[in-house]
Amino acid sequence: MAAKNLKLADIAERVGVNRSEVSRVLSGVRRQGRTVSPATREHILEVARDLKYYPDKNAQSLAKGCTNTIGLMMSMTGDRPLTDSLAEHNHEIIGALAYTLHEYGIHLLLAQCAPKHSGERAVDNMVHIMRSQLCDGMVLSDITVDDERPAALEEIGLPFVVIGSPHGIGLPAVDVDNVRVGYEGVSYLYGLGHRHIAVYNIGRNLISGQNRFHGITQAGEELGMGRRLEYRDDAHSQMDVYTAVTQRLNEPSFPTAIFTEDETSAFGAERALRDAGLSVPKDVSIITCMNSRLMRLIAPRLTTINLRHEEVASAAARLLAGQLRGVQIEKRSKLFPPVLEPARTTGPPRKRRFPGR
Amino acid sequence: MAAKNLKLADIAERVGVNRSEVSRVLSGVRRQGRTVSPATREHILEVARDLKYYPDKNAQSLAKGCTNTIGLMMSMTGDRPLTDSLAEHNHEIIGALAYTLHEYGIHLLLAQCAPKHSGERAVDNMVHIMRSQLCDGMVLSDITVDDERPAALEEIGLPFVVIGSPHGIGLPAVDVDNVRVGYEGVSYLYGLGHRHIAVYNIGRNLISGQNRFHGITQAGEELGMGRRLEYRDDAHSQMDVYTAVTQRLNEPSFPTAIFTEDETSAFGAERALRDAGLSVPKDVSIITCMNSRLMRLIAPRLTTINLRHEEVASAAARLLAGQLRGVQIEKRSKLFPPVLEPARTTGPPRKRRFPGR
DNA sequence: CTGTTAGCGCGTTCAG
DNA sequence: CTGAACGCGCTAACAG
Repeated sequence: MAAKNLKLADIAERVGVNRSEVSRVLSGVRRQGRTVSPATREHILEVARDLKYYPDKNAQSLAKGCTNTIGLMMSMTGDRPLTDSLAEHNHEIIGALAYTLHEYGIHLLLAQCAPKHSGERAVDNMVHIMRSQLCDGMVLSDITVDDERPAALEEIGLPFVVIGSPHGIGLPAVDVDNVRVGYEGVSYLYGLGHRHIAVYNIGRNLISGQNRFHGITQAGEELGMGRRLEYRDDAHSQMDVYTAVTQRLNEPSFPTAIFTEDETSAFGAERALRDAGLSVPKDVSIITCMNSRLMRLIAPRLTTINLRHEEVASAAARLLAGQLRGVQIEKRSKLFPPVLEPARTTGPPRKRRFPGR
Repeated sequence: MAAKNLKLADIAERVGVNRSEVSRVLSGVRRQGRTVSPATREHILEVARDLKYYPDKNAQSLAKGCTNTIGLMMSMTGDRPLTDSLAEHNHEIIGALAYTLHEYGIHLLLAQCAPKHSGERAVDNMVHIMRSQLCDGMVLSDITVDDERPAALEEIGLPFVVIGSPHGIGLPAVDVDNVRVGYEGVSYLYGLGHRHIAVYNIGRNLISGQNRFHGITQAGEELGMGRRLEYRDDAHSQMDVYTAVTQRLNEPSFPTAIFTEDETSAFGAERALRDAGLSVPKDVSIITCMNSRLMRLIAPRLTTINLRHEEVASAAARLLAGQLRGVQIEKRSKLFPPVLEPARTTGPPRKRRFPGR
């Protein structure tokens, strides 16, 4: 079994040249002047192909000082970032990253830095990974307001790109424009005629949450909504939102529209409304951010704001890959405008207040 | 910037000992007899901690011959395995794998082997990855009936575990028992009183699909359902199933229950029924396999068969990690019984045939 | 155009 | 218990 992998020397011996010659042919960046004679070149390539030679990546990495791998580091807050249903968007990011990096021949490593034992700090694990030459660059997602990772990466000098709007000058970041997400969500509803809106936003500990908050409040101010724009960012699960909406229903003058952070929340809200005998969008409109592509398949009727996760992740991959390849990137950051996709959970508000209550 | 990483020699010099001594203390497996004096040991540990030394993983891998990384290799058939909505379960697998491997201090590498250019073969890319010393072991998912990967891995001698029921003797495999999935889906409906069932299964090119097929037909035979058990495995997307069910509705004697491969298909079927004026489960019952945990959040009313993706992936990780750590594993394979979770899309069949048609 | 030589940073013998 | 020396497989600088 375990057929011994052959090495550079083996094929060099076979061809009758020196190892360096083989190395030059197989992995050498063609420098100016430095060439190998076509004859031996062909011979080497042929033998390498025949013998099915595969260079040892570890040896290459050690010698070259780079690993041809980039790491994805997700949230450090949840202890199960990938199995946490709140982080569903990470799956889209992983998929698009892997796919795009593959085009560059770069591998994707999932960097887990959650503490294993109590007393262990996530930051330490993170620095450990970054210092261990495991990857040439990092993609950071789920960036929080007080995130320590960018600073650590800059100190170490490891290239990185943040998925999440830039919160410092010059940080390479790619994301959907979350300020616009917030702004457009509110103003779309306003445009439909809604003058009383409830927003259930993601936490402002996240950069994205903070940006959406800015967009939301900005829209509220420009449109003069005042206290008729109700804002919360403490309800995130389906259940939380269900409860929050149900409670709100017991208070007077319920808003005519709801703006949620993701599909799950939207369903929580819709269910609370339905359980209270209200219908969507006749009594209350619902708009939500699109967190999961999968959701669109089963809920095509939801009016959503497309967060373009895949495009964002692809762009992040390209940015980082370009940087590693030495391509000078002009724009270190890129913001995608969100795309509002109207469907059947939004409509004009009811003329009269709904009965009872 | 880019603080130069320190190496073994640096801290050896600082302490005033030889590099080997440091190596022994920091990464040495404590052999019998071979010890380092407690004094220098402490000193070394202290200095290493103070200076924040992190060993170079590439050098370690090269010297030791193992990388402390395992690779996940998904389907080779789709060119975008991770962004393909049909492969949603892969996300659950990734999450659970990353989490469980992290407990062992093992990293997860996403191995992409889809061909980049036409003329490139996925198998070649796969062998390339396996031969390049990128990882110590592999997890294979989306195993097809004629999959070439297990054989290739065995030839190379790389440890691996298959997520998917074993299709050869002795292949290390972990999965939900798909035969039982098929069997229980049908017999549960039968138990409710259904004597005419339509099944929309995953393709039989997949091992899992083949196994489910066996379970389905076995149940059909045991229960004497004959041609009243209608089987198809050519409709997989929501649209496909919608179309298939709609067409079937135009033919006489529609089944009283439907058994689908995943939630998306279930929604396709439900929609077709609703569009035809039928209701679930009054007119037709629906049971589906649970492919995505996320779905349960928004569709708690669906009667599902829990495929236990996370447990399966965790077990796969443990199996492989144990093997790499040299622990002798008794059971190379493990099958989880599926868990049927009744909800509100199943019920007894209607007494009379539904009107019209 | 090609061979020689010296690392890359660490693990692991083997003497002492 | 410790130091010296070699090897992991490959790249790169320097001669020729």
